Amino acid sequence: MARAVQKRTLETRARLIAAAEEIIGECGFEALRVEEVVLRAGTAKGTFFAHFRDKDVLMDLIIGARIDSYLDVLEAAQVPTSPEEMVEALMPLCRFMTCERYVYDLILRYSGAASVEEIGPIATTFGRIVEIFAGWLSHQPFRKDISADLQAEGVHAFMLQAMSVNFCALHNATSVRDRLVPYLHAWLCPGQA
Amino acid sequence: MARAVQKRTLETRARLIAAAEEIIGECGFEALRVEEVVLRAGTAKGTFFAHFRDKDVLMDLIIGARIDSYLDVLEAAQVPTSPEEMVEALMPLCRFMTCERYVYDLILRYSGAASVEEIGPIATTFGRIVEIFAGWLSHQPFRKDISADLQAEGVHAFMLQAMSVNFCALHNATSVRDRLVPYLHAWLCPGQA
DNA sequence: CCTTTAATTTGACCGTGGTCAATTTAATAA
DNA sequence: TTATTAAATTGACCACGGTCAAATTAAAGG
Repeated sequence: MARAVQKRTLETRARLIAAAEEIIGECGFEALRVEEVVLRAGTAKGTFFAHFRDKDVLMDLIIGARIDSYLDVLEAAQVPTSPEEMVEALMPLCRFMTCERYVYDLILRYSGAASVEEIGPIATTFGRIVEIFAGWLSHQPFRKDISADLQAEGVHAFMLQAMSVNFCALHNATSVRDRLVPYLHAWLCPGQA
Repeated sequence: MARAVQKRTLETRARLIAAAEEIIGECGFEALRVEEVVLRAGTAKGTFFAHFRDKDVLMDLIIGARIDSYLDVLEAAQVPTSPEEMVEALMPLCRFMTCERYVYDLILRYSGAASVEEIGPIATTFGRIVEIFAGWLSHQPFRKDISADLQAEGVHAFMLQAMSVNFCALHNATSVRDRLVPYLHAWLCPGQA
């Protein structure tokens, strides 16, 4: 029969996560090294991989948690009533997602679940984002010809597009905000100049 | 004064690329190892990195060239006159881009130029894709309220969205084609059920 | 308390991308 | 032809993520 999870296990895991958060706070996400994490956590390298399949899984966890906290704020705030307000509400999340090239790439890579059994934290937040959008749009439908869900998926697609283009040196003179507003206008309010 | 490029250099470079193409043909993109490339090309490992900054730059080159050949076909073909035809025309390119998770991730990562000076092959193809779309849409504008360029950027965003979702185990029951058609209908023909 | 067994931890080791001082090769100058 | 110098090549070496058989620890049974 399977034994209960030991308290020691939870403590080790917590120490590893705390060490990682500490490093990220000091040096950013990209600079995180597994060696440094286990050094600060006071464990062997193998222990890290006994707790997390690979380094990216830990990143998925930490970044997913941060995105979730942004979504908590979005859910608690007032429902936006215009594309401009939507973009304004989304800016903090977009800023975090694009804070490092490494972070954005990892988010994109983990936004789809690798398999049905294991949907990671980031992939879960993507589902949540679209739900939040759909909630907004079902209360205040901009368009009547397509469902709130489809509208929400489109908002999501344009949000990613605006962030992606932001990383392109050719086009990053325009901010994510200024790029996203016309997209959402054209998507949510077609025909209204 | 700078000397001309030696013939030897070009030959070495060609041998490296040919070896890489050979490996990709046999085992796919993800399985490519630099060790194996230099082994087949008959050079030392350092030579590889004297020709390509890193492994991804070579991948950028090879994948960019393949995308370009798909775009050549698109440009030679007839201009599509409906969202369905657009999607149909785009399917070969989408299939290639999503042939391996590794390939799709690399494409996303390289779709924005790292700096103004060095716009890689993949980033260049992304500009070309949007130009082709804009060409289509300026001859046959589906919507009059927004520019062909904006319409083109939207088509691009939805194409990426449809491919990304395809990798998510939760949603990949629907094909890229079936996912993209409603997106483009809603984007290009708003108000027409 | 001791024995057994499952869970956890360990660290030497590996695979692979990438670096760089030293060497070789080829072009130019004398 | 020979000396000089810039370009190209080499391979030992490093960094870092990840593996795994062996050792350790903690819980359950007698």
